[in-house]
Amino acid sequence: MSKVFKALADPTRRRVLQLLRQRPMTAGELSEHFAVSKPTMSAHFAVLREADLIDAAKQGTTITYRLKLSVLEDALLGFSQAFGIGLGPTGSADEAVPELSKGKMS
Amino acid sequence: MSKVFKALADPTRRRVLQLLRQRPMTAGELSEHFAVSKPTMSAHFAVLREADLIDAAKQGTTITYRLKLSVLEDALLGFSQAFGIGLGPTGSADEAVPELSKGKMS
DNA sequence: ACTCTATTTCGATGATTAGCTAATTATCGA
DNA sequence: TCGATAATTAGCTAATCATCGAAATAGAGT
Repeated sequence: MSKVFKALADPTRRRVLQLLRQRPMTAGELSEHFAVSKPTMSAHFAVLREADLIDAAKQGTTITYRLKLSVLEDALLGFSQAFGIGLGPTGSADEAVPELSKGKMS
Repeated sequence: MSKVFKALADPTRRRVLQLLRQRPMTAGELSEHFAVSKPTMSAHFAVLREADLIDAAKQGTTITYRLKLSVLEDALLGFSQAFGIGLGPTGSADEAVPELSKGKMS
């Protein structure tokens, strides 16, 4: 949970996710969109991988990254629902607010 | 945007928001729920204030913090919608994905 | 004026982060 | 096998962050 938000806290990483929303792309292809060095981009990819937000597939010399939308979805929706906002998949606006889950919020 | 996610990236701050979801509380009252020093808590409050997620109201010697739910809501919903998830206020699941807003994502 | 109490600001410390260049690994094609 | 290409790891610096104890600020009550 912290890892997801930490990953999302950086504008470069958010833009990477945005780009991947359209289609999977290789590391190099993604890097072309940014004014930072390849190693720096590689580090960003590692953070996103660590947060399980992207998925890496090696094909020959290239590595293709793909957005794991469901993970992002679950994280955001789960958090939103804990706050009674976000209108999750089940619905309508003013249902009973579930008691805050004391345990799993670290 | 970055400030919101950065604020959300810390478990202590997320729990502060959770606590404030129920009722406004004073700085001291909030601090009692955590095993860190008052100055540290004060710093956390400052981050949340900076992200505009909470609102401070001084009454005498105490300061009461209140959750700005609409700001959290807007940030999360806005971001979610940029990814076609989150099913914002307008609704149904499979509407046309709006072209990603190139400008405002930094 | 003095003294509690509540909270923040100050100054320091250790950990983490984003960035770079240089070096390394791995794969492909000639 | 050699050289080129894609990407990572290694090693570094500068900046930011979470944390603390001590000091400063500010109101309330005596």
